[in-house]
Amino acid sequence: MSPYDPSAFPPFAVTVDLVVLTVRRDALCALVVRRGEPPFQGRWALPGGFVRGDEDLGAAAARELVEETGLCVHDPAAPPPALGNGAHLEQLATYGDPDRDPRMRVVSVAHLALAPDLPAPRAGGDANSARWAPVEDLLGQDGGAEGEGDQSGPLAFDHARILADGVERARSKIEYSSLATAFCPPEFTVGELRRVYEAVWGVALDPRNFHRKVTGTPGFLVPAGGTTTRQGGRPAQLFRAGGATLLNPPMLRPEI
Amino acid sequence: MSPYDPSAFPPFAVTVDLVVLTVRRDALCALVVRRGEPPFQGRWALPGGFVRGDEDLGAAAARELVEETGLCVHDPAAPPPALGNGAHLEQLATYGDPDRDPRMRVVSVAHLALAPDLPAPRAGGDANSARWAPVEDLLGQDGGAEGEGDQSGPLAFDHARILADGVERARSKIEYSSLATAFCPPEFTVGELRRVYEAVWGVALDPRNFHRKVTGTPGFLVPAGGTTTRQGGRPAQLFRAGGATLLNPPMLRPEI
DNA sequence: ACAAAAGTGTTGGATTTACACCCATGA
DNA sequence: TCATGGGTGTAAATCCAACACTTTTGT
Repeated sequence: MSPYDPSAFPPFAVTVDLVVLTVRRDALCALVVRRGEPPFQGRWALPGGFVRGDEDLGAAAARELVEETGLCVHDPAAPPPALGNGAHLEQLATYGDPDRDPRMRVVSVAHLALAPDLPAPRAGGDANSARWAPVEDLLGQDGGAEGEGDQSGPLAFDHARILADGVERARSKIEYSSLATAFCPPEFTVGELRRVYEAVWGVALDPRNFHRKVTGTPGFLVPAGGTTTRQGGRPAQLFRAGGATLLNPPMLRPEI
Repeated sequence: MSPYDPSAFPPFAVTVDLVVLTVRRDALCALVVRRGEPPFQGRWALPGGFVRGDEDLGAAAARELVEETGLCVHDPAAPPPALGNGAHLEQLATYGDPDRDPRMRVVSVAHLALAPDLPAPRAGGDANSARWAPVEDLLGQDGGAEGEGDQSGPLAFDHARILADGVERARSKIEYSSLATAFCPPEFTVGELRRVYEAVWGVALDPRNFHRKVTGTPGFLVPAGGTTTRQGGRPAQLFRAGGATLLNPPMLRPEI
């Protein structure tokens, strides 16, 4: 058969699923929504939805992100690093196991979004509730969601794997790119940025060496002018994300 | 509308496209096939085809790879690093611009394969010919394919962008992983591995420091026992790829 | 003997780490 | 005054680039 015979290809549904990460109370958290209908009714899932007939994949992801969080992406069509106070959004990977959705053949193009700490998420679409959950709770050895009075079980579909892939991507990307600033408000201190690294990597970093490193990496941070004492202690300089997207030299994640 | 109403989603065709890279005559080359039918008839394109109705994405990519090159992937379902003399295959990215195929809405899940230098490619499927072309020629500033008496123009569809993404991925992944060995035969010398790095990065590396670095990185190479003089000069030890997939410390790509 | 490629040794400079120490604020 | 986080200085350990030099083959 000719591979381009229009009658010869099986039809697929194509969706986008979102791994939206933020740092709240020194923990890496992901946005999850509760499913209101079968399958997996009552279980937590990643936000997502169908790609429309005339819509690009990145545009569909940006649309879902706005619907779920109100977050704007600065330029959905532009290359990855969206700067400023909008979220960062990039394609993560595509999941297409024939059995991943029991109803039909669905291929999901997962996207990764990094956002600063937000007010409460707003539920939308078919979800009857939404919340930020620590990824540690969602990805426990036995599939997560236990231990806080939440009996809803592990994430729906193959979303635990998608979330794990997104978390791993975020962990490695903040090593060699300036993406960690996407977790910060428009103006932030070196200490706040350090706490982002510590939360995402789950390690403790030396504040003195971190400060030297991050202020010495060209293009990573630019002084915003003021200071703040919102963390207590001596006032800290405020910075904004600089123009650099690739860090040279990279931040070094401690071994083990 | 409910996003899960089965009648509410638009149908898509889903394909896999392959960026198959190898190193031939000290140049990074990609496998391209000539299109036998419109659109883009007569132009070079990446190999690829439709995903079958009951087939996983990785399985479809592995199937196309065998059809086009005869290369086997050691375990299509296993995580990325396939060792030994088979090819490495991993998902690259998904391309779904509504206008990328003039006939219908096609979402293509591109995969990246790295292979050792092979005999002549064998044409298959709808391609009436196939060849290895230096990526430099395929990705010239004006879209490539000129300069060697080939008037077929730039790559079909958005394949130039897919190829560029695949090359960029390969260039960065050999930095921090042992993937460069996927370009080598089962047994190879340090010099042959160095020429892989030089071809992929397009730089010259110091043979002495490279040797020390690569033999000193734990798990990268294991001695295979023999020696060879196939490169001339003093006999060189033969090595096999070691078990390590992540290199620590990474190989350093020279700046600019 | 010579060319060519494989390896080893050494050295100076850069980077990283660990930690002593000082600074500026709120309570 | 003390606790708290912000920031600088410095010395030891480590890593890396550059290159002199030796080894082992083919011609």
